[in-house]
Amino acid sequence: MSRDERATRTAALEAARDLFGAEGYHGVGLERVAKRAGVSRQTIYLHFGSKAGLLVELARYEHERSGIDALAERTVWSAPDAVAALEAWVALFPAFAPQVLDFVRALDGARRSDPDAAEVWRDQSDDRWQGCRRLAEWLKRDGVLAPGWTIRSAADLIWALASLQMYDWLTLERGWSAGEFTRRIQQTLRRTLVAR
Amino acid sequence: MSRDERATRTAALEAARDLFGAEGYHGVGLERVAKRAGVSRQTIYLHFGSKAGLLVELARYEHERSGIDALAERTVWSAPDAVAALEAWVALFPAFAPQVLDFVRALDGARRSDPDAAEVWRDQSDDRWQGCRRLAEWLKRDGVLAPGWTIRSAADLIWALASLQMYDWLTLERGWSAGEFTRRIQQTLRRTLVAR
DNA sequence: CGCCTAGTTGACAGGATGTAAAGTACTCTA
DNA sequence: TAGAGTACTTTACATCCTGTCAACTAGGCG
Repeated sequence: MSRDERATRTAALEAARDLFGAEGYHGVGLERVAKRAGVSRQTIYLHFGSKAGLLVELARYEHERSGIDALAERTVWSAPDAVAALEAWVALFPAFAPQVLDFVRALDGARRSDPDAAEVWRDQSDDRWQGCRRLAEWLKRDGVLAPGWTIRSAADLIWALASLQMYDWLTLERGWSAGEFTRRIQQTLRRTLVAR
Repeated sequence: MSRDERATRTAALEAARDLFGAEGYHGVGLERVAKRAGVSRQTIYLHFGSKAGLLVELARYEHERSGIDALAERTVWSAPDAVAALEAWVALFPAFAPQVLDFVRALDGARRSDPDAAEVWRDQSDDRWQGCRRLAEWLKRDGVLAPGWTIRSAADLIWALASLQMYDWLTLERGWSAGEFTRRIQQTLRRTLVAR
């Protein structure tokens, strides 16, 4: 892949990110995405095959760009114990949400009627669940998992509470600050999943 | 409104409910909705003005049909104390989710790029929040609201945890049973919001 | 009979996705 | 330096969807 080709690709992805994020996947056509990227509509078809293909590539691009995996490695998986790791996991969301939240909302809107978008959503969702399961296993191993909770159900609860959607609702729809989200969700998970 | 007119309207709403629910708002055109309702596409425009108008009316229709308000009156607001009311509130979701979940998913998908859908979503969301605030006030009045939680923040947490989206994720995506959802979310809210 | 209403049919404009073909501009290489 | 390949553009077209318009039909009612 030449430098030009890569630049075109990147320009298309960033234009799509901006427009999908601002107006939703169904709210903007490829003509406008192409114009913003300084490229013809057909170039997008050459690179991504379809509008849905563009969305799929965009999901990968945004995930990588967010640096979330590296950040988790430094904070969550280097934590001294399971409870500290769980709290670091919750703190992850405010750290990278601003960069990806608009796009995630667009993907969430698209997946209802687009099989490709649904598959990407599921992949990313499963990845995140693996992290949650690892945390739940750690809690169990440390002997602090509250009675009544299995590794699977604890992972599910972490997965549901420490999620971008949850962050979206509580901060943007209900006006919580990033700090409030972190503190209150940490407390909720600690009180529910950590044995006293 | 004549009997025929009402029958046409109802047929259109039920066709839309089935198709939007199965394939998403953007996944099906009005031609198919009209055909399933046994009516012409133009009749839908006469009755609802636009595809979004149909969705808006459908939201009202489904809300009424679910009987959720009457059920809440009988169970939540007749509970003996605030904690029992909170638990009844959580138990509300499995009771009426099956009837409306598909449609709610369609509305959630549509609101990203449709201002009308977004407004209906916001209205229903606000209504539900009022119920949550009433619960939080009751907890406070009973003197059992955990320290660190205001009425507003407690209402927000209930609103986020006891929601159709949460029920959707945990049951359909993570395989929880209705009973598991009720029990675990009740426990989570009780341990977090109720002072010991 | 004439009027009103609900609904149908057909046509059309505008915009979207997706495909195809021909042309341009640039680079690399024999 | 001529030729081939690559990346991209332009134009055109098929198809689908939303939304509007106008003309028509059928039934109920004074």
